[in-house]
Amino acid sequence: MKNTSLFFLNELNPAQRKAVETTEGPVLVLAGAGSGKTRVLTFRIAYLVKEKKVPPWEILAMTFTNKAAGEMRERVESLIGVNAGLWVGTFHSIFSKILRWESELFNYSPDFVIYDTEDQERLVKSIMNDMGVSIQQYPPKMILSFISRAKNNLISPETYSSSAKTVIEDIVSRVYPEYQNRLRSNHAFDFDDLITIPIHLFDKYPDVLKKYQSRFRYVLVDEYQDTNRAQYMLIRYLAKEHRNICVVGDDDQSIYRWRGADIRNILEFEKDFPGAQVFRLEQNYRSTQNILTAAASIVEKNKGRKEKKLWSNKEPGEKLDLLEAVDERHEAEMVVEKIREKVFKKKHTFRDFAILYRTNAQSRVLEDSLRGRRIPYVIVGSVKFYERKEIKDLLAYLKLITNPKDDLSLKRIINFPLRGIGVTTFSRIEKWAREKSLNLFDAIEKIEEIPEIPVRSRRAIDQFYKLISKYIDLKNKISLNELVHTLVDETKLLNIYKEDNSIESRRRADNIREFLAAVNEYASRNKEATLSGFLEEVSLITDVDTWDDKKNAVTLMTLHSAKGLEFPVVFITGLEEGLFPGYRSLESPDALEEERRLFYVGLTRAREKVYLSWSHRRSFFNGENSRFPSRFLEELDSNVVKITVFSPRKATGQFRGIIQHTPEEDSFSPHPSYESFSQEEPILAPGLWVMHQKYGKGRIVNVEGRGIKQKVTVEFEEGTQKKFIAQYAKFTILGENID
DNA sequence: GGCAATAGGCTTTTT
DNA sequence: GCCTATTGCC
Repeated sequence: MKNTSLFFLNELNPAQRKAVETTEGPVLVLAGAGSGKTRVLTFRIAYLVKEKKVPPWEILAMTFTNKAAGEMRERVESLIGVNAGLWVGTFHSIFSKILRWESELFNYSPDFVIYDTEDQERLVKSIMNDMGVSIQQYPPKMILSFISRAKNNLISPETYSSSAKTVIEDIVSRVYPEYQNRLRSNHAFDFDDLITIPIHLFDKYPDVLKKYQSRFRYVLVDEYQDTNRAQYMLIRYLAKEHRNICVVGDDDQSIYRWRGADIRNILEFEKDFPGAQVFRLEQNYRSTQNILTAAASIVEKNKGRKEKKLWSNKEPGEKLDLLEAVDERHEAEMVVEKIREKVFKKKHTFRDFAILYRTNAQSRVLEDSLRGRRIPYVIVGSVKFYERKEIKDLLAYLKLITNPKDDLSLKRIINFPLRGIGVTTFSRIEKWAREKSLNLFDAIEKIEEIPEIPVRSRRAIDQFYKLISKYIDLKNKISLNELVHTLVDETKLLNIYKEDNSIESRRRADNIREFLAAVNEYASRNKEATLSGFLEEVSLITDVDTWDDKKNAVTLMTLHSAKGLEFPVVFITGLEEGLFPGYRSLESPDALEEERRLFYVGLTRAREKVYLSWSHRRSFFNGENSRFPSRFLEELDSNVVKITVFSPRKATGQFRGIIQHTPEEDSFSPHPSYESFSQEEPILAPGLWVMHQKYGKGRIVNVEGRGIKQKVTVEFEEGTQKKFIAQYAKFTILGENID
């Protein structure tokens, strides 16, 4: 040990230590799940500062979530001392700061606002309306996803229009430029801009790029497998000069391909950065052997991954339990029962459990069961706090006050709370503003000049203008806290919900109070709290960030949100074909591989125990249907899974539809446990009589395909033939002969 | 312009 | 089945 202050190096294994000590040149750390990735990152930063005497402000570390950034900062600071001036944050928060400093270069106010997905959709919608494009025929969401994809691939509006081929691309090519124009005139950025605008900036101003290149001599990127093309470009730019780039990731945990994450970034790192050193962290410190075996048996099925073998010197531990439920209520009850059991035995406390699911919609039933048993729980995600209507209304006021050019926010609140400014009046203002190329706020200042506005409305608009102006003036004179509180009082944003006594209104009032508390908290945390600083934080926050892991409660969240976390006991629910893997991925091998990685991520969150569950029936918004167990259950190494025998709570209700286990086309042998099932369940074959909910009695005349894609043709008594997808068809099997 | 009734979308994952 | 946005009526 050269230096006593570097005691922490002794806590590392040889591979980790190499990854920490190789500070110069490009480094790729392939860090398997639970292999001490965060530890390597934090120690590496500490090592740079303590041993290599690198000033902390020359180190840039980028993470995926604010929570990860916060934890990293905390851990590094405990090693090297607080307030060191480190650059740690998400891509979006780091570059939004940089954009604020450089805002002059692109004629933006440093107080620009950030639009979230809902804002983006509103904007696209209003553009389409103005252009006379049918939003029924072309959902704004879809148009937006095209625009977003283009942006992330760094395709400009001009380039886009020259390559547009299909009808939809043609529409996008017209909407996209106008969308960018309006963002610009509103002094707003969307999430994609926070990454792509810096790239354009660096392209255009080499000296600006130079400035940041020399400022950030060491660049570290966490969760590298989830970076997209644009983020990759940004990293490349920053690292071009000094080449001290260290990326840490695990291709097996890449689960954001759908959002543009480009797995090539990790698979081709060595090609992109010649001379890169690669370190593999393969010792897992988190999970028991059985959990690792199970996880490996899943991810092994994927092609196109970097070969690696996770190992652990932990004991085998318990096998995974597979719970089989009649319906989703039953599934939830089984999960809750397991938790009660474990807590009762005093082996665990509530915070040791995580219940994971593929889609947020699955949380409801679980919540009901937990509430029913008085088990404390916290739910991450679902209806996001900062996306609630009442919060977004209040935010729109605050956004307009920081940035009066934000037309979208103005539009949202000009008549909320109701002040008698209707659509007709508003569209007249809009039209006039467009003719004069003014922002709406500047237009309503001159409300007297706008024709055809009734006196009543004129007065209301004038009052609204004065209200906002007053707060624009106040924002630098009084504290953030005072500002927001006074605003909420004056606009009655809280009172309108207080007056009404419905559950809904009470919830909204509570949310606004919670928001006020958040402002308070922000103000006490930041000495120089500003409105735009607060808004930025709010815009870039995610629900995992606000998740309180200290609270003694069971955690519910999606598999995606669980990435990077760990729990002693993990439940993975809804393991059914069409749900997990999701129905949208069934057709595409690539998407299926991503689902498999998602399952892998879920499994490797657990330290000691994993419960898997699936249900024979599940209701969706359009009714109820029968389910097949997920193919992932078949793929699991059966030596490490224990089956909890199917035990209906009460007398088994009649199954509608078909319950049958058919192995997929490939020749995997069915999991032994299902055999008991397949014997019970009738196999569909021509000649069988069925009773359909809607069409009555009929006879199967043809069966095509197998498994979940199976289609059945049925001839009904009136002689009509109908073709069904077996898994969704609502009929019961009557048998071969009926009397 | 305001309100109640109705239609229509949603259930993949999020910075 | 739930939530929001739109529509139609006052």
